[in-house]
Amino acid sequence: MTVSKTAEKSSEKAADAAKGRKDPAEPQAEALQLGELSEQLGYVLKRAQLKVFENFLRCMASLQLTPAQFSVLLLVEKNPGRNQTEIASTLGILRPNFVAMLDNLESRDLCARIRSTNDRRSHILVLTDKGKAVLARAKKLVATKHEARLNDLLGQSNREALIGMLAKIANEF
Amino acid sequence: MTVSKTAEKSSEKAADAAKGRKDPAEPQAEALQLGELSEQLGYVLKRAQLKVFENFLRCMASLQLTPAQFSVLLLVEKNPGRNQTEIASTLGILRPNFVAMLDNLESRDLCARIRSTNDRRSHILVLTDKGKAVLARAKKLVATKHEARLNDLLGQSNREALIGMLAKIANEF
DNA sequence: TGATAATTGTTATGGACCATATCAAATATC
DNA sequence: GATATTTGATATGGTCCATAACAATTATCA
Repeated sequence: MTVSKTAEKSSEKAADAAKGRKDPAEPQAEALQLGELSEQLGYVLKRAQLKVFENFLRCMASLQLTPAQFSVLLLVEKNPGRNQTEIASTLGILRPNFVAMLDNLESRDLCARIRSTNDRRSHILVLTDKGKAVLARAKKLVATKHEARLNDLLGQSNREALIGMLAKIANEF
Repeated sequence: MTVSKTAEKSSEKAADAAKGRKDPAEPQAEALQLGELSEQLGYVLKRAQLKVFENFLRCMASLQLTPAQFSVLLLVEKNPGRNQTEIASTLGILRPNFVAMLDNLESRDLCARIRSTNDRRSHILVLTDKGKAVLARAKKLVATKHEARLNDLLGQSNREALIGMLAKIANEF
């Protein structure tokens, strides 16, 4: 079920083959049969996820935000006053790995760690003014260039159904 | 949008919170608000993918096959006589990374590399008898323990719709 | 034909992400 | 007040992904 992240070099040929074109010049080996693979949940799920992340990164190139960073900013904005452990764990990020991530966001002045006065072990996370501004722009880019693409592709109701089913799988599978 | 692979330690608490239970003993900080995150395609897609792969690995524990390895065996079975480059590229695996993967499968006597007589640079890939037998058992496990779970969760028609939409995203996004 | 370019499998290597163990400081527990 | 737990952090190893480079072989073409 593995799929790499690289844009495949053979994409043009694959596209031609998919559309039934034939290059009369080159003999050109026939395309492989995917067979049952195209019905495998994990396979198609992984391929879709890679494509979506790839598109996300393109849409956010101007803001230099990865999906992971975007999710952190969103969650910190929605939950002010929480510490690193709480934010990390609800995103499924392990605390040790969250440190470098925050170092990055903090060095770019998008968020800040504040020593809690209640519990001086904790670092309360907040968005800086720049962080709020960047997140606002990020939301618009995601909505107009990224999520909108799903509507174009599937239609509004199918899009909602898809998100719902994926959420169900994420929570109950 | 990041989600780690570890089964979260807080899963019991999260489950309790989701069902509205309250532990009267501990004060217990309130659960965080996911907010717009739960509507983000990438976020829900990634979480679903991790859950599905996790379940896949559990189902295949007796055969010790990863999703990637399963996909290779499936594709080699469906496309006999193809070389490493062809198999790897249609799975989106880069040739250098495919070498160790094949070393593994070959050391377990699941598949074999055969020097092509037409082009002595190429290694033709074939399944061994053991490889065919293992793949047959793997298919049954996947069908009964893995894919069947989707039907239980979503129903037959929704399951087909989901696969179709994911394939569309994978191909056209 | 023979020189040059391209392809195949491979190795080496670095980056990104994920997971575990461990630590000091602070807090909780008893 | 002694012990255990929690928080952020560091170190470290594993896996996966990506690029460069190489020898052997084949294709190209002057």
